Amino acid sequence: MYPMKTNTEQNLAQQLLWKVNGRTTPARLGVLELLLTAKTALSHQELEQAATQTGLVADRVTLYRTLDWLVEQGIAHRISSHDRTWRYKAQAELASPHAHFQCRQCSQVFCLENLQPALLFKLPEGYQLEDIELKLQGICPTCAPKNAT
Amino acid sequence: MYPMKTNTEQNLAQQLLWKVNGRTTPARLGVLELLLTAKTALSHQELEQAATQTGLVADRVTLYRTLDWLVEQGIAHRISSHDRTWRYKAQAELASPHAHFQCRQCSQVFCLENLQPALLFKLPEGYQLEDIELKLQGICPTCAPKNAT
DNA sequence: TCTAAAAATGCAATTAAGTTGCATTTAATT
DNA sequence: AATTAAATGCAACTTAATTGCATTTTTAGA
Repeated sequence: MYPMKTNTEQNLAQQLLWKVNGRTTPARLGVLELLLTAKTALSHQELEQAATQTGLVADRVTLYRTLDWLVEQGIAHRISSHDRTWRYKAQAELASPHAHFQCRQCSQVFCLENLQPALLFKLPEGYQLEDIELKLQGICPTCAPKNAT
Repeated sequence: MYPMKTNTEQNLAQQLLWKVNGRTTPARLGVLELLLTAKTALSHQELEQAATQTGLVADRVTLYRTLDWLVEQGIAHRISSHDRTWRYKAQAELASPHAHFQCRQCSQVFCLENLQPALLFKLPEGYQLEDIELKLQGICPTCAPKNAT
């Protein structure tokens, strides 16, 4: 058994909550842990399934509010999926901006943390830039081979 | 009176429909004309209001289907708004990729046609890129002065 | 020009994401 | 342990978007 990783992630979640002076609740700890360990960004549905099965959250609304709060605090970030829902992810370091890749086939969203949208363009006069959202779309490595047959 | 511009836009709409071998219907012509003349990308709501008032479309569903079709044909393009709805816009030349700017305050979406997301990064192994979505967020020129007081 | 077939439209009903208000419970502080 | 502000649970609601089907319209061919 390797409970080590789980413990680490849990500690990390706890540390992040402390860092933003947020109350430690089972819902927040659990959801944040899910967002930290997941390989891809998770949809509300996926999170709900995971969180209600394990008894972390009893209600959809709580999950919505927890996620909103995590994003607000800068602990998690959310990406707009092409099916007009959101997907959520968290990293060890507090949300540094990076690009995302969404697969047209499986709809998974991958964080491309090495791909930081650089400011190599000039905005027209008068626009005040606050945030950049760079989303790439195509086929992910898992789906690509299947197509090639 | 200058009906000239309207005529031009109408002709352009018709020409675009022909170009993709699409049937010419009042709904398509009218909606496309709206999307061509608008300064910013239009929400479904804004379009619905405009299109039903002028009698172009009698039903929301038709508008949904018309917009889907226009996007499918590459005549119009849609941008995901931060309120998890879509906004639509059309250009004279068939949808060349460009960046968008959405104002945090008024929610308007502007097409930055001169700002083409260049491929100056390298995707991780295995990802097949098909589309780039570059969305900037902040305050637009119209809203900026109001804040400054 | 008239007609047939395919495509587009309108209408009613439904799905699904997300929100709001309020009563109850819980985490942190004393 | 008691207090209090914040978080949770529950029920009801809002709104965007979709589906199925009957009707109408466009287009192409006789």
